Amino acid sequence: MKFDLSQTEENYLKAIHSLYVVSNKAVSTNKIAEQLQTKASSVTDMVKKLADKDLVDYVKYQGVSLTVQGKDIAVHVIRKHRLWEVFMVRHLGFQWDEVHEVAEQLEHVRSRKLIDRLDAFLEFPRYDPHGDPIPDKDGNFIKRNIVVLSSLRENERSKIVGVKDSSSAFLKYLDNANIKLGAEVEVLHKESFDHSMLLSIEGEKISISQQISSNLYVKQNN
Amino acid sequence: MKFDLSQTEENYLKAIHSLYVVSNKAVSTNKIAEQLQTKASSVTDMVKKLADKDLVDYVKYQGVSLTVQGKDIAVHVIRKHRLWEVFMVRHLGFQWDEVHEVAEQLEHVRSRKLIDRLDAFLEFPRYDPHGDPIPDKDGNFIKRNIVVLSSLRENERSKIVGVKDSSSAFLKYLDNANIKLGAEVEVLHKESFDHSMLLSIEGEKISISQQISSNLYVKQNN
DNA sequence: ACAAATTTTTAGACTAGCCTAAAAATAATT
DNA sequence: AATTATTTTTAGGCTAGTCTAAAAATTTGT
Repeated sequence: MKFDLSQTEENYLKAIHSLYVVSNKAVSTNKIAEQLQTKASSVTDMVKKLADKDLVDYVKYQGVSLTVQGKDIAVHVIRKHRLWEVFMVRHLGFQWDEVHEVAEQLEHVRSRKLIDRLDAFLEFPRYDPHGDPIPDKDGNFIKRNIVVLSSLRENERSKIVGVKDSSSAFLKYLDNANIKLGAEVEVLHKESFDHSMLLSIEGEKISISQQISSNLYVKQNN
Repeated sequence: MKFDLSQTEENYLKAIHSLYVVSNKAVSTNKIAEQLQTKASSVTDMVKKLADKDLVDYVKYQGVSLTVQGKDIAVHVIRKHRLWEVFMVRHLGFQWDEVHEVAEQLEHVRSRKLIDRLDAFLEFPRYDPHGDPIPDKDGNFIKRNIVVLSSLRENERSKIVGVKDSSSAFLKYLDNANIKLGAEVEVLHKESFDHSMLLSIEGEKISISQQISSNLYVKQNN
């Protein structure tokens, strides 16, 4: 069965997906409302509609999860979002902190052919400008063994591979602090008082707050 | 004053614009309804709303025309539509008959920067794949001296520069008949009975119905 | 010029998506 | 285990955009 979902419906599926992958359990109405900047009562309404369409499993008071079909759609929207981001940065000269909002619009353009051709035009990129993996046309993700930088212990070494928060403010902070995707990082010291970290990034020493270190994804060496 | 119009509102402005440029007088509710595949009563409602926003001039029972502001918006939407079409044909390998529907979606993506960068990426194209001129960032069109092929007289020569109907069916017909933009055409004979025309296109002889000749734009030689 | 045909507008109703306020269910605390 | 606090759902209402059916205005035809 082929659906034509509204942008709103797609946004709900995307939100449920992204909340599910971090908690790995049924997502609460409140969390969805928070994510989408709306009210829990609106979420209840929409979730019922999505359940009628077999895109989510929903048990009253027990939270929501995506069906296989719902997940397919969510992943496809994510694919579109990330491919457009690559296009904007690589070919239109956008900065990595400028692309998210526009991609939020472009991700809802419906044309299988368009997005598969765009994918080919970009030569099948595997990551977007924020280090997030791009699903292929069948919805397959690259599974990465990544952790947040804040979870590393002293003297451990790693490489920065992505950001959790894609807000313009955070990305600009990273630019200013000269923290780039791909940079090698060593944890020199962890401050137990405020959980700030002293790092060595590509030879340079820098101290970052937990707020920052918990929003940076890294891949540990070895 | 800056507006954020809905896609529906933008589509109404576009429809009014395109009907206005052919008739050069206030557009009737019925015509708009026909163009947008909706009902006249819906058009009345929307037109009132657009008038409240000073995007159209509207006098009950007397039709609608665009204000300067309304025209600016309509033209900007057309600009986006045509630039995306160029992108799809030039870089994504689409055929000219495949791009219209997708462009109908892309034209509503709101980002001044995106479209100006796309324009630059495409090296400021002046015409879209159907021969329609692309407004520049200030909304300036190239004004062309064009007429429909059906208006030519016997023995007159001209060049095909555009299509009036951008439907996939019509464009496929042209492809099959080997009628291309830029082709030189001579009217060999006009049949007064059914208004069909015998043409010589790039040396080849072909007969076309009035249905066809009235949907082809040409620029006369000299 | 005036009746008939057509076009346009109004009135009232529907759906999608959102809201607030109150009720119901679940979770936490003692 | 009972009370309190929190979360979730229900009930009812709002706006944007659409529709049908009926009323009003305009145009057409003789």
